[in-house]
Amino acid sequence: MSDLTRNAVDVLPEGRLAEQLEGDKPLRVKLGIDPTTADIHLGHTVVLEKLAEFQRAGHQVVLIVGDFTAQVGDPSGRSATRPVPTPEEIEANAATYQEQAFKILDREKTEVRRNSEWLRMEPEALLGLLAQTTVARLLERDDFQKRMAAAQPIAALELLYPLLQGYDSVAVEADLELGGTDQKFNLLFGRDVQGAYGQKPQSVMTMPILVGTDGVQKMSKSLGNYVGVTDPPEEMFGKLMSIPDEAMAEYYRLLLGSEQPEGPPNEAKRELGRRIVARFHGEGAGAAAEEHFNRVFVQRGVPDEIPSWDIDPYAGSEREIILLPKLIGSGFELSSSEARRLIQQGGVKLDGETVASDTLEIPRGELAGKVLQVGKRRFLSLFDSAA
RNA sequence: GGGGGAGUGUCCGAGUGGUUAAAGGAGAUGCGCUGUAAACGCAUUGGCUCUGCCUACGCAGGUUCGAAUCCUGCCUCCCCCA
Repeated sequence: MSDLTRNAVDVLPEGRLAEQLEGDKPLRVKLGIDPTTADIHLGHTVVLEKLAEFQRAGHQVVLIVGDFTAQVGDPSGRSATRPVPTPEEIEANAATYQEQAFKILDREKTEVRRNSEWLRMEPEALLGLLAQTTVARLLERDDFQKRMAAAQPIAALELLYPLLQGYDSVAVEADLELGGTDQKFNLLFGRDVQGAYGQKPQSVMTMPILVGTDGVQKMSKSLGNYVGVTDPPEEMFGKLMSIPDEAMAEYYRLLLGSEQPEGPPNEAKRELGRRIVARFHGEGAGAAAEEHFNRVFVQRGVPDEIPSWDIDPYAGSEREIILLPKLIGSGFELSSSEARRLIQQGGVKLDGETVASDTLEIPRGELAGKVLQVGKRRFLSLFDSAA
């Protein structure tokens, strides 16, 4: 029992979960995720891991893919109305979400539901749902209070969100719902909705929000400070090494369920990276990713697998000269101007040799077979398809 | 329905007829330092066939030698009143 509440911020109402767990029948534990972006990141996994704990303890996990609520937009933690994804995006995301969630949950034991099943309801039924609450009640939430104070808009649609999420709980008869701390209002609101439909209100448990790799803002894809669970091992390790030291203890606690080990921060961070990579890519992947990291970033070497790039299309009119900014621009998805600046700033290397700042053209014979490097971490292996 | 206000570069945000590719900040990127941490320093940050050219301040026109700055219409958004 004590294990199941580890790391939780709120477990409400007080004492209720303990009572529920004393019963002998497994609880129906609900988690809803709206497929608004394509990938699950480590921030999501904090709650998913908690869900998995319940699953291992023999409870029935219900994963709700919010394909309907994604069209509404969860106002949680938002200072502005969320852009709504298209149905196609939602559909695509829903598929990858489930796949990724099963890196953590046991597929066989998980009940997966889409909330469009029950939320695509008759207008009368929707009115019945709306009749269960008041505007004042819906506006209570902190997000809205802040927005109103700042004279920021609140979409009418957003107002409906808690009702819909609450109805999910009714539909699956949840005994307990998990979520991030930013979900507290929605989770608690679900209790009211269940009550209105004659069900016993669920317990709610909130988990901390993981800070992103910048160490400041919450981990989020749109902020670009996330580590995706499907990131390649090297990238995952690299991103984890780049988190601020201050964020490390939290990563240990929330992602690995342990304390940060004593010793030099650098060592602790490497261990963090190894363990997390190993979790998502299998034993051995962690150590391999670290080796890659050592070679490329510590020893400033070259990774063993780098994409190759054909220099032929960038030859000048005489076909003996390569226009370097063009080549770099295309190869690394930069504009020629950006590439030009990088050269000027000494950020471009060929086989480890910094390219002189005034170099704009290079004889093509001097390029094939060499490694072109931009900045510290971007590489291309050049070849000449016309040679 | 009435009244008021706003739309500027990745974001925030100056600028209200003339060195304005557009202040300042953030972010990002490069170099240095380094543990791909933090902190710090320097630099860059529209595009291109680059001593020049093109595009740019919601959209479309107009006034002017000259406009992001003035006028007209349109679009979008916000606030207040009802």
